[in-house]
This record gives sequence, C-alpha cells and structure tokens, in this order.
Amino acid sequence: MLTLKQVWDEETIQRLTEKRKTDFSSTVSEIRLMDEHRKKTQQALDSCLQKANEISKQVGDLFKKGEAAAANDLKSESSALKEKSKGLQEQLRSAEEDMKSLLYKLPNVPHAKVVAGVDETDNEVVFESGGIPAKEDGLLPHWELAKKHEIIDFELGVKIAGAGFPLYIDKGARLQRGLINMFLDHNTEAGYTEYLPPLFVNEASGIATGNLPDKEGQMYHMQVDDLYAIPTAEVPVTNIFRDDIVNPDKLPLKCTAYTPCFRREAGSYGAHVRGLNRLHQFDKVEIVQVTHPDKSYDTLEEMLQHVKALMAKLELPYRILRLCGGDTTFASAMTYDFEVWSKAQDRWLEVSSVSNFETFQANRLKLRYKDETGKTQLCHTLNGSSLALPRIVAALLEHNQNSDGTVSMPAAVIPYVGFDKIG
RNA sequence: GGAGAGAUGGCAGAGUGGUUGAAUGCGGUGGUCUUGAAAACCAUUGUGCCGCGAGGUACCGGGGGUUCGAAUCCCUCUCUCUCCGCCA
Repeated sequence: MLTLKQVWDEETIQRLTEKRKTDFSSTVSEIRLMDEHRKKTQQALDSCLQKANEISKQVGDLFKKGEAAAANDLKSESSALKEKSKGLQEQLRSAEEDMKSLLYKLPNVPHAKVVAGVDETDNEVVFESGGIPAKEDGLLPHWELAKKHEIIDFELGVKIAGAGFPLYIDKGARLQRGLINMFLDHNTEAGYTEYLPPLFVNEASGIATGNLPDKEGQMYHMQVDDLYAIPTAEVPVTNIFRDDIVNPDKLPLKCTAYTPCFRREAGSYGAHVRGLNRLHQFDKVEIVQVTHPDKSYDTLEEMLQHVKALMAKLELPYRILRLCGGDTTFASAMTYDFEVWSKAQDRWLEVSSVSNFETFQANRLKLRYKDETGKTQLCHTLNGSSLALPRIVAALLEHNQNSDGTVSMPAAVIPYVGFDKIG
C-alpha cells in the first residue's frame, strides 16, 4: 500500500500514471479528500476529548472537597461531550476504513527506469544467456518424457487429488529433492538464513502481504480453522517481520525458504497449462530481503546476479526481462523475470520473478527501522524465486534429452540427485 | 475433546475505579570513573495520529458496555499456558 505522503506527492502520482499507462486520478483525489476530512475529524475529536478529560479531573477534585452539587453540574456537561465524541469517533473510524480500501486500489509506483507500457509486449529483454537453440526434430515435451521414464504421473495425481497435483516417482521425486537442496545451498552460501515456515497462515498474515482480502479466490482456504494454504513462501516469511521495528545495524535481513506452494489458479485451462506448466501444488525456493531504503536497488541487482549464478549452474538457455510499468506486479516498483527456454514447447517459461517493493509491502506490514535521528522509517522489501521447480524440471528434461531417449543431468545437479541420467 | 489459569512496555513482573503511559528488575542507549574493560553510579529508554511548535490525543490481547472518570468493574471474542484424554 502506498503511503499518504506518496499519494499527496504530485510527481509520484504522475509517474504512477505514466508508467502504468492508467488513470488513477479519481481514486487519488478521493483519497486526498478523505485524508483532509480525516484530519479535521481527528482534530475535533481530540479537542472534544481534551475537554472531557479536564472535566473529569475537576469532578474528582470537587467530590474530594465534598462539593457534590457543583460536581453534578459538570457531570451533565461531560455527558454531552461524550455523546459528541462518540459520533466523531464513528466518523473517524469510517473515514479511516474508507481511506484504507481506497489505498488498497492503488498499485505501487514503478521506478523511473521502468519503461512505460501496458502488457508483456512492452517488456525489455535485458539479458540473454546465449540465444534460442535451433529447432530439432523428434523432441518430446516434458510430459511425454515424464511418462516414458515413469518419473511424473499426472493421472495418478488426478486420482489422488485432482488435476494440477502431480505425483513424482523415483528419479522424478529425487530430482525434486535434489534441486531443492541445491537451490537452498546456493542461497545459504550467499548469506541467506534458511527458514522452514508454516504452510498455512492466518487471516492477519494474508492481509499483511496483500493476498487478502482482494485475491481471496487464489488461495486455498480451510474454513473450519480459518487458515489459508500459502501461495508462496513469501507470505509466511515476510510476515516474520510484521509490526517490527528492526535495528538498522541488522539490515539487510536475508531469508530463504523452501515450501510447497498452493494456488487455486481458478479459470486457467488449456494447452498452456499442460504438464508442469501450471500447477495447484508446486515446490519453490524463495529469497527475501529487508533493506535500508538507500540500498534496495543495489540489493535488487545483487539478487539478480545471485539468481543468474544459479541459472548458470543449470546450463539452461534463459533470458531476463525487465517488466514494463503495466506488467509490473501490483506491489512491485521494479520486477525482473527470468525465463527458460522450453525446447519442445518452443516457448519461454517464467521460472523466477525478482522484485523490489520499496515501501509498498513494508507500509502494510508496518516493518520499520529507526534512522540516525531516532525517527521510525519504513524499510524496503524485496523478494524473488530461486527458483520455482516445475518449469525448471520441464526445461531440464526437454533440453537434456538425448537421441536414444535418455535424459542427462547437468554436472552441478548430479551430486544432488545421485544419478547422471534418466532412462 | 474435558477441566482450570492467564493475556500489562524489548523481556520479566507490580498494579483491582481518579496526574498510571503505567512501580520495580533485567536488557538497550548516553555519561562519570578507568590505561582499557568489568563493576559501580547518574541519566535516558514504547507506538500511532493531529499540530510549524508548545502541546494534544489514543493505545495495558480484540470488540462492546457501566461510570463524570477504567489497565482496574461487566459482557463477548480470540489467543496462550497447565492438567487429563487422544496422537506423529
């Protein structure tokens, strides 16, 4: 959520409008109006309460002195004030609520470097690891390779749970486990602290990360206990720092966590969701950083390099996009997407998204630090996948298939999975 | 699932209607002392909102009520702990 200061700042709103190519002016002016109303109400309420407090003291004194008659006169005055304050309090509460729901409507302001744009066609390719490999005949898509080698069974997954819940078997299962370990090691070696968080979160956590109340339909909800299955480790990990005022000497905070991720993906069907392309349950290793505002773009760059190094170990063709304003996710100020090339599907697959949220998340989380002058300031938060498993596995299988039908493992993966070949 | 206890500042822990934003201890920060450190001593040490500021106001798990006045009394919700049962 944007801060009120940002909403009042003309330049900021201009950039928001320009970069996302969307007109937010009506929401902005509503918020500003509501903010002024809120301030006035607050002032009226405070002075009303101040009077009431003074009278209460006087009444106490009068009773002590035994002047009951005078005290009773003041009592009625106080009652009137109380009535008035009740109304004001109600006004203030509803003004604050209205303002909040209006604020929730505004997405983050893209960074100045982000290009203005509407959708993915405006995204910039900022890095390519070596170009798209030439087309070959007879390549099998990963779901056929998975079937052939009996390493992922989608039908059995349907039997047990439903579509989008694959069953990994034997080397397929070991590949998952090995990759998770490899990714986590890569992160902890770079100084990230490993967490194993709860896979279900309460409502407060969902609200703090912005998954609730709006995107409710995207998460699995356990009604009996009112818990939500996490769509990403970002939710529990970020909530570690909810309502925190951290010591600035401790920044940056670097966290990594492996979790399964659960997504309802309501309304997405068709050829593009085949195989491992889009699932209801998948595994992902996440990295999260909390930084000083001055450092967050250096950190974003560092995270980019970090994920690049991991991609290099996997030896897959990939590229990095810097998303344009309109394609940058709601909470993000700058996002880089990593995409691997799917050789058999002949298309790019997103495997990581690295974002700087600046204060957008921290504001809702109330994640702050104390600056040199002792004032509390919002931290910046960043996160990224390093990496999401399914599409990596898809690309890995397709990219490394040999003419005899077997699939080789990249050198860096072999010690983690304990085999060099499938089939 | 049954029975009971509790929820107060970074932590521990007082406070049962009137300068209590809250004793005390620990921790943190600054200082004195010291070659340095420790110890000791002194001071300081929550957050939000409104206000240029002085200052005001709110917050003792959440919500509601009683009262001129509530951390303190009442109702309600949530959570935590202990014992029993069940169980990886």
